[in-house]
Amino acid sequence: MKEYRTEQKTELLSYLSAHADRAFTLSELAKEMEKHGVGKSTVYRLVAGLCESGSVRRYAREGGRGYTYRYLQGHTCSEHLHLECLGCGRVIHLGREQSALFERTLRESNEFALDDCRTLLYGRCRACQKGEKA
Amino acid sequence: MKEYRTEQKTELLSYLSAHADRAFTLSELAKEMEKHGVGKSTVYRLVAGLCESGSVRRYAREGGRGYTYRYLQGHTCSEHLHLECLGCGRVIHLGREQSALFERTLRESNEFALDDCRTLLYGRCRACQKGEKA
DNA sequence: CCCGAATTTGAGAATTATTTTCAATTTCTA
DNA sequence: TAGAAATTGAAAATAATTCTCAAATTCGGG
Repeated sequence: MKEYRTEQKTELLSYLSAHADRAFTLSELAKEMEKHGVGKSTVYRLVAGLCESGSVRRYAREGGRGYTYRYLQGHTCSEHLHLECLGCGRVIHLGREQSALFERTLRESNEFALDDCRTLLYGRCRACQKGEKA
Repeated sequence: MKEYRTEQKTELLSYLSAHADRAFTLSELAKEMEKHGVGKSTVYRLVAGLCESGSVRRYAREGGRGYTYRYLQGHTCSEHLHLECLGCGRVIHLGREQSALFERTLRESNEFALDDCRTLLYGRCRACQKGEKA
């Protein structure tokens, strides 16, 4: 099945690029994209595709319905781990060597092959550790 | 607000204990529990509570709707990381020292405070690496 | 440049998951 | 055992996601 390039795909990708690393909900995104002339069904369909291809990742959302998605700027994101701050939601891209170290450790001691793409490490960034001592 | 012990809570906990570490969907669980005389709303409510208290964790499900939940046998699960095999779904409890090592590394090099409870590492266990070379 | 086959879109309907509501039931303390 | 407080569950309400299919779009070849 050949793949056609369409106005809507371009529009969506451009929007995502402009908001890389930021979390979003499909319904939010759909609402937003409708202003740019892309229909709901299409947004859902396209994002599902991007999930498959790996440039968008889906995560469980803290409480409440629906999921959280993230567009991880194409490049080399499949080659390193990501940290997400539970405070501010920011994503930190972990260094390649460090990611590799984690991977190696798990492989050696647990015979477990870590999947960088599916894994997201949660915690708190420096700023948020200070702010919310709770 | 005081907490009452009820037949339904007991029933649910007992069921979860008997199926610890196994992933489930709320609708599945609800259906199952209905056979044990616990209503849907109650299941949803109770599991939400257990999520708050930390003994049940919620994760995004691979494709499709709904979430995946997991009851992590009370004990010391808050003190170590977990690995989930994308092949068989099994959960591996990582050693305490090893978890601590990861935590330390992230803290020292990224000033990031890892949250063991929220984090789940995805990958493939040994058996599944062999089986599905795909 | 235009045609036609293949792909893609989107409006709305259909599903499904989850939450809410509230009267009836149960728990527990005195 | 009475009564206040918490809990339950059936059904309704809400919300997220998927489906359907006719109309529109894409793109390669003539």
